[in-house]
Amino acid sequence: NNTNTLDALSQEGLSEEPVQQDKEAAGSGGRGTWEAVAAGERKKQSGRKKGQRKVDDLDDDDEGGGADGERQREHPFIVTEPGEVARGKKNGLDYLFHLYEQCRDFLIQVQSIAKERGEKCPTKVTNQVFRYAKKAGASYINKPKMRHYVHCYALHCLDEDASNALRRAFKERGENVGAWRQACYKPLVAIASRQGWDIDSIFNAHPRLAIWYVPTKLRQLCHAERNAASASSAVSGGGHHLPF
Amino acid sequence: NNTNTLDALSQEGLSEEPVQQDKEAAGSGGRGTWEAVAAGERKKQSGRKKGQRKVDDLDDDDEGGGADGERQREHPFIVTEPGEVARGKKNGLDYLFHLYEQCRDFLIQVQSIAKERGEKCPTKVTNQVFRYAKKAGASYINKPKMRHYVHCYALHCLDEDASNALRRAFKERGENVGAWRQACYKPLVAIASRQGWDIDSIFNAHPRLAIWYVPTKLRQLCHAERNAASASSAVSGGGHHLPF
DNA sequence: AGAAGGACCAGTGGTCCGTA
DNA sequence: AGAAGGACCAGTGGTCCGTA
Repeated sequence: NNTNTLDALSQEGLSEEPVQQDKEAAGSGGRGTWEAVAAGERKKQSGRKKGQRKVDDLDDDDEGGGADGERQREHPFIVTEPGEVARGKKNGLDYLFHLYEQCRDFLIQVQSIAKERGEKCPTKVTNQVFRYAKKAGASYINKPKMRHYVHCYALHCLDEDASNALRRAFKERGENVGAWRQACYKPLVAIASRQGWDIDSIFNAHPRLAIWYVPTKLRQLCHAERNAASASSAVSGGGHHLPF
Repeated sequence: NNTNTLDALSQEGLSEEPVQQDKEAAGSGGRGTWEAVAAGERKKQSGRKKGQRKVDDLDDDDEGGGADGERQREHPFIVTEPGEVARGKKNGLDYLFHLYEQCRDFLIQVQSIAKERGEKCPTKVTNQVFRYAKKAGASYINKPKMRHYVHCYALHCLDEDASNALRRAFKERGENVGAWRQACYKPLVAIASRQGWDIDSIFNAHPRLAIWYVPTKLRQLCHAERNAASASSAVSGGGHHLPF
C-alpha cells in the first residue's frame, strides 16, 4: 500500500479551475463567463437579459410559461465527459464542479470581510457563505445541492483520472446522475483504505477540499469498510487473537 | 518587536499540569486527587462521602442546612498566588486553571470515542464535551463558567510569568476575582500586538489553548486596539497617505 | 455587593420530502 | 421515474439574568 499517494494526488484537480473567472459572480450578481466556456448553468435571475443564456446552444425557450417572476429551478445534471458541454435543458459535471470553486471564492470573500472586521473567520463553507452567495446573486448555489455532491467533487480533487474515467464509463452506459453519484463513493473508500482510513485528514490535506465538511455517508462507508477489512485480516491470520 | 516570542511562550504553562491525575474524574464520577494537591474545589455530589472534601482545611460545615440532596453551587473563586491554597469556602486560581486541563482530558476522551466509532471528531471543547464531563461525574464543570475565564487561562498558558505577577499584584491589593479577570485582557492584547493582532493563530499555535474558542470580547479588544494603533501610526507618519 | 450556572435564543449543520 | 432545493429540526455557540 502506497501511503504517499496523497501528496501526489493533492496536486490534482487544481489545474482544472478556469482562472479567468476567479472574481466572477462574486459580490456583483453577474452570471460570470462560465456559460461561454462550458454553457452549463442557465438559471434565470430576476432582470436577466434575454439572449445572455445558452451562448452555445440555441434551442428551446419554453421555460414553463410565464416570462419574468416564475419560480425557476436549475436544470438537472447529466453525466458528461470532461470538457463536454451539456445540450438541452441540462447541466454538465464540469459545471457542477465549477460551482464548488465558486463557493470557495465566496468563502474567501467572507473570510476577508470577517478578518477586516475582527470577527470569527469561517474555515468551511458554512450557512453564512451560502447566504453570502445568494446575496451576491448566485441564487443557483444552495446548501442541499452542494452537500449532495461533495463526495463527487472530492473524487475529482483527489484522483482526477479516476473521476474522469468514471464519468466516461457512466456516460457510455447511459447511466443517470444518481447512479454516477453513488458510484463515486467506492473509489474514495479505496483511497481512504490506502491512507489509514482517515477521511478527515484526506479532506484536510487538500486545499480545495479542506473547506468542505466530510459527508456523513462517506464517513460511515469508510468506517464500515475499515471494520470489515480488519475483521477479514483477523480471520486470515494477522497474529492477533482469533475471535473464534 | 520580537515576533518570535510565541514559540518560547508556547512552552510555558504546560509544566504546571499535575500529571498524576490525567485520567482522574474521567468517566468514573470520582473526584480525583486534586483536592489533596491544592484543596480547591469541594462541590458536593449526590452520594458524596463525608470527610472526603477539604482534605487540608478542617473548618466549617455549615453548608446551608440540608444534608444530602440540596442544590449546591461551587464555591466562588478568589485571587490566589500560584501554589496558594484557598481557605474557607473559596476556590483558588490554580484550581480554576486545573478545570481547563480537566476539560482537555474530557475532550481527548470524546475524540477517541468518536474516532473509534467513525464519527465526527471535535477539535474544540464543545457542548458535547461539557455533556460528557457532566455524565462522567464532573458536575462542577459547566460551559458558562469555563467560557467566562478562558482569557485568564489563555494568559496563564501564553505568559505564565505575567499571569503569576498579575495574580500576586491583585491579591496584594485585595481585588476581587472580577477585577482580576478584567485585568487579564490587557496583557493578552499586548501579546497580540506583537504577533500581528491575529488572536486566532495565537490560540491555535498553543496546543492547550487551541481547543478553546477565542472569547468574543478578547477578539473585539484586539480588533479595536489594532485599529487604534494603525490610526495613531498613520498620524505619526508611517509614509502612507496622510488622512488630512 | 459579587459570583456561579440553569436555561434560553439566534443562527448551524444536516437532510427530508413536498415540488416540478 | 429522477432530481433540485425550500424548509424544517435537533443540537450548537454564546451569554443573560434569575438565583444564592
